[in-house]
Amino acid sequence: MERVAERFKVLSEPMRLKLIYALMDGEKTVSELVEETGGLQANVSKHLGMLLDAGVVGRRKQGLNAYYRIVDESIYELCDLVCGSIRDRLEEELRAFSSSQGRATAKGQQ
Amino acid sequence: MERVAERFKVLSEPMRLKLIYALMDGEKTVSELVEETGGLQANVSKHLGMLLDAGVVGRRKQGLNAYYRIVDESIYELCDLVCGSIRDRLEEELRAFSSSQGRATAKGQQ
DNA sequence: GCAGTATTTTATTATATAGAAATTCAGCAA
DNA sequence: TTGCTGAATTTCTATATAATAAAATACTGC
Repeated sequence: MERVAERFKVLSEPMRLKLIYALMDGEKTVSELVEETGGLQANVSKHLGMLLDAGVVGRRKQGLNAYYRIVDESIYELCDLVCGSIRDRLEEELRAFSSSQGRATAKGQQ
Repeated sequence: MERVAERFKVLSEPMRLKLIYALMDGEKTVSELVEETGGLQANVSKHLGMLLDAGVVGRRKQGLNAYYRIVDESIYELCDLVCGSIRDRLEEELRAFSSSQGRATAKGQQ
């Protein structure tokens, strides 16, 4: 249980999600990720370190650079599922709002 | 992005996961969940409130009791995915450990 | 040794949790 | 109605955790 919670916690930080999304189109260096996300280098490095510990990303060092890439493929499905769930929820809210609007402004509508 | 992070954060707490798992075999009251998880009533109620806000569970009040149930079906898949990912990771570690043991104790093995 | 990348450390701030106490709410009985 | 009881929720406080930003430290290649 602790492990599962830990796993979700790694994904519960916007900056880390940004990094994951940025890595979805291939391997990148820390500098590239710093530029793409707008974070400080130290923080980006720290978040990448956490993702590495969690086994979500892998690292390859070459010359002055560190290249990060996604290694846990389940990330894609996880994000898809959550996005779908959020979409469903918003659609539901929209439907509820619309029908209440309908009642208020054109009360014939059932 | 914030929304996705928020979604994962809801699932990043062991007590909330316990509650979700407890609800997987059907609707239960707060008292039942308190007993099953061993938490304080106030805390269980608070966590259930968060899950309710997040749209993960639903609530039905009847008499003195509040009955909670899972309403976001994607939870099942999410948990399966994470568990699978954790299992993969552990198997990988085990393999790496075993082969290093092999090298150390019976170094003929390549 | 110097310059460019990356990581680690430190301090501050913000957020979230557990636990205790107080409050609300529904049902029941005097 | 009034008060009481059980169930759930909310509020409050202390503690712990985690994020940011800044500074210091490593590592690599020239």
